[in-house]
Amino acid sequence: MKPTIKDIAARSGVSIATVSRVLSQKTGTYSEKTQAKILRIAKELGYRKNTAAVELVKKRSAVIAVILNATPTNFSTGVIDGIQKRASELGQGVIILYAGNRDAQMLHKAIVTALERTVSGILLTAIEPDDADLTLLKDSGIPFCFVSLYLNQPKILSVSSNNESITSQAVDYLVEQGHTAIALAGIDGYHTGTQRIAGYEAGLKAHGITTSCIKYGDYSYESGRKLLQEFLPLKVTAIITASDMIAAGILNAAQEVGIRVPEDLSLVSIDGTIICNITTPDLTSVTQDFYRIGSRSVDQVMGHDVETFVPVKIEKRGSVKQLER
Amino acid sequence: MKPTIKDIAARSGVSIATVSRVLSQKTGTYSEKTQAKILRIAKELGYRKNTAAVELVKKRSAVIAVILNATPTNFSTGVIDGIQKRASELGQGVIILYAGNRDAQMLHKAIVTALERTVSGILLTAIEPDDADLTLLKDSGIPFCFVSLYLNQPKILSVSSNNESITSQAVDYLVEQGHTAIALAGIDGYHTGTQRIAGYEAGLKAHGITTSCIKYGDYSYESGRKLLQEFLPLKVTAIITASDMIAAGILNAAQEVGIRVPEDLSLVSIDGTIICNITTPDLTSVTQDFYRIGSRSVDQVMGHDVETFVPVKIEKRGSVKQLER
DNA sequence: GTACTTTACGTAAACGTTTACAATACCCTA
DNA sequence: TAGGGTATTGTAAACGTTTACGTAAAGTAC
Repeated sequence: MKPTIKDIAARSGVSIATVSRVLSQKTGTYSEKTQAKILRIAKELGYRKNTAAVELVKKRSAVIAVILNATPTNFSTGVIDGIQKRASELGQGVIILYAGNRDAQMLHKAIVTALERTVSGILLTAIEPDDADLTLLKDSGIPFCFVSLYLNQPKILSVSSNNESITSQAVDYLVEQGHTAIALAGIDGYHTGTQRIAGYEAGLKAHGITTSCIKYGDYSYESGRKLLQEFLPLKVTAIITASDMIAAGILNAAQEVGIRVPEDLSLVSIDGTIICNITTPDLTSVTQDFYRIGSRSVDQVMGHDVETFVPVKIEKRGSVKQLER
Repeated sequence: MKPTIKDIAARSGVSIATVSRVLSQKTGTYSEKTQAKILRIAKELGYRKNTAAVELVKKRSAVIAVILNATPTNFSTGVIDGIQKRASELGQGVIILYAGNRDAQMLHKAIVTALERTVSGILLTAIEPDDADLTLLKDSGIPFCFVSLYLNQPKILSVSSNNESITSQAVDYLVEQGHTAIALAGIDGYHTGTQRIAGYEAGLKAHGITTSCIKYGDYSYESGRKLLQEFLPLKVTAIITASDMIAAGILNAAQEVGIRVPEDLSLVSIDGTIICNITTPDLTSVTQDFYRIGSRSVDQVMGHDVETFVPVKIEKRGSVKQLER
């Protein structure tokens, strides 16, 4: 049988209260001598705290729940690293709940699990809940924060890159390089996609460009490959892609049909993960600071007031050609 | 205040025992009428079960803990998908504990967290614990299983590919294609690496090849790039790489110095993730079935006796050249 | 010595469930 | 009607902690 504080108390001749105080380090309430004795006996017995009992009496667990989508893009390790790091600085554990791929049922289950565990905060990364789940979260009294998704609703916490800024910066850069026939590819039809479209169109407008070209997709490599087909009859000179994976798909499919990047087609991808280095040529990207997004989201959900938008930067690699005017 | 079964009991005029029975679906112990009433009231009150209380009295939580390394390789989504799917079939929740990158302290913390939560099983993916942690696990009485790592110790559960088979198959294939100067690159110095070396050397020996060439690394893209430098003075015609990322690194660094793949150098990578499609040329790989590794590991840890080794297969893509003899 | 303060510890209630056991209600049969 | 069974519900203990409150012991000051 697993030893409890009762066993330790019996063995050391003190009450369970004292054992508890020592074990949970309520310093100043016990003598060094008893501390030493209890710690020794606890070790001897191989004692482990029962988290369930602790959480039951404390009514809140020192744990942040991260609900994660199985996105075909791979930004998540950066985000998680950031979350993990900051959470452990704040004395919080982290549990990750997996919500499949836009699977409403799994998502709901994950949210309920988090609520039933009365975690101290919920982080939803790249997740768009339906209204029912959103009210569920709101009514729970547990703070939650969207990560890498900006809902643009009052009083809803969120940490992400500024999607409008991402695409408008990409447009600015491409225009600077002489491009005017610029497409946006692989975007989703939800909040993120909508915001990126807004930034894209604002960017074009600012430069007096009137023709836009938008293709939807799902952030995956395969999606990128398919999208290239749609671009074949079009005469764009540059494409901004919704993810590195989309860019990689377009790039490879293009090369297969003899379109050279960047000579015949320029590509600016959004994300800036290691994928950008793996392709040939390397992908110029609007790079997001996923680590910082993760760490700031922990601050948000723990009630520290920090920035909602984390800055992005353009990293020039090899997939954009400077056009002569 | 969050409602409890007590509140429901009070409102519906039954005892908490009955409420509990309805809510935990002890079918046959309550009437349909009370069930309906209790369910309705529970919904009205926005009741949520308190997991801590449940776990406390049940002494075991219906949760599998997955302890995860931040490997520079990206096989984990496949593994996790498999784990998640199978776990939910078996009515188990999944929590993921992140152990950083070969960070003994974080790993220890993760293991302790899992034990303190008295989970029903612990899955260690791509993790090699030190002796202290291993005894900790053994003494805990909680079943644990290594995933994607084979320790080759009696009575230790494990699900992985057969590392010896991976490299020997790779050697077989390369020899078949006419190669005899075959290197192994990016391997680690621990169990996985050792096993792959064994398979590699056995493979060479089986074909009467006496010269071997082994370079160590850490599975990352950068590590692959560095490794290429070491191969420059050597005259190997083919390299088996420890991961797709290593292969990508070697490939790109090679192309930068004018070595063409596969014309001048053939590459067989281990893993077979999407990375193999992203590089130019595509990487021929020994592909692991990560999804199945994940799902089988759940079976293992839940006490079902399943295979330890999950088969791999060679997928021929574009990075191996057939040599004339 | 008393009176007071501080330190260290003990007692017992509380957290929200589950479940063994006991009790009641109901139905059926003879 | 009694007797027996079954279906449904209630009572109360248990799970392993934390912590408010009380108390004993030890120290301090006069």
